[in-house]
Amino acid sequence: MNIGDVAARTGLPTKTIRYYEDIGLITPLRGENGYRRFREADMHKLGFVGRARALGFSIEECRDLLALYEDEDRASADVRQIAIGHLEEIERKIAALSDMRDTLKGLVHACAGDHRPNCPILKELSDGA
Amino acid sequence: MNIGDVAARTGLPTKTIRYYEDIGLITPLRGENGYRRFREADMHKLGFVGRARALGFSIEECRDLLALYEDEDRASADVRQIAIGHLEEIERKIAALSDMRDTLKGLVHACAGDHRPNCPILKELSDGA
DNA sequence: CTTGACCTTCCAGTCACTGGAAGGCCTAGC
DNA sequence: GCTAGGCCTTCCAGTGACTGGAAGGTCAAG
Repeated sequence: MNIGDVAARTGLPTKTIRYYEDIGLITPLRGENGYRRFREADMHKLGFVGRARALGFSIEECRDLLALYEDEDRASADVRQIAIGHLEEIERKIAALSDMRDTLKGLVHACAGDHRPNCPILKELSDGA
Repeated sequence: MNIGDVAARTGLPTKTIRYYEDIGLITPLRGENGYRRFREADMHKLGFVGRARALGFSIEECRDLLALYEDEDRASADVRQIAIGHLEEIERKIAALSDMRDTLKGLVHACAGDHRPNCPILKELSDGA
């Protein structure tokens, strides 16, 4: 299969697929014309990485997860540990964003939003009071 | 004031302050020795940007907010609009992260996390079922 | 006069792509 | 056989917002 078909089937852009080859996540074969030739196993890996990325795992985490997937002697504890670490990272991000949201909401609420210059949002940014 | 003092007072790294000059957020004076010389107004701008960044505003949004701050004839509606746009962006991010968190939590919960290879996390990434 | 803490510029790297240019390949229709 | 256009290839550069590091100038204390 050529890269265009793989892109259509996995939903990943061709650019991204080439990038994943560059960084060694996949190693498709090459035809005589130099075109990449993808096997089912390549497709499967791409799907795996796509789903892991959609869950927010970093590329390096994806690499580790793939390695564990292919290791028949893995301990599920190792997989779980990666997931827990990522989960904690997500919780931290949500907490930080929630703080921003709350502050912003208060400021937006306090701002008249009319033609006059007076603005509590700018005041807060200016003072930090 | 030299950059080191400004860094200590604003809490911003010197690297970041130089970067903000590079991209035109501030324009400190220069002494005869070539050192940057920061006025109170520069400090104030840096504080402003630092707080805006802490609320998650992008550099370009910070630039716009600064411009509005310095425009005596601004309409607070313009400031409010930037804040609302940013607020919506934050809400979107929180929603996306919350989805990831929920899915991940379910998977982590379902995974035994022991020495055995069987793992619902890997299964989900593999199947996408 | 030296030491060490400051300051300067410039270049490269981060992360995960994304865009674009320049050129080769392949298939369909004439 | 020829052309059109739709694939494919590589390589280089840019994104955002810094961050690290090297090479070198400046300044104050001892």
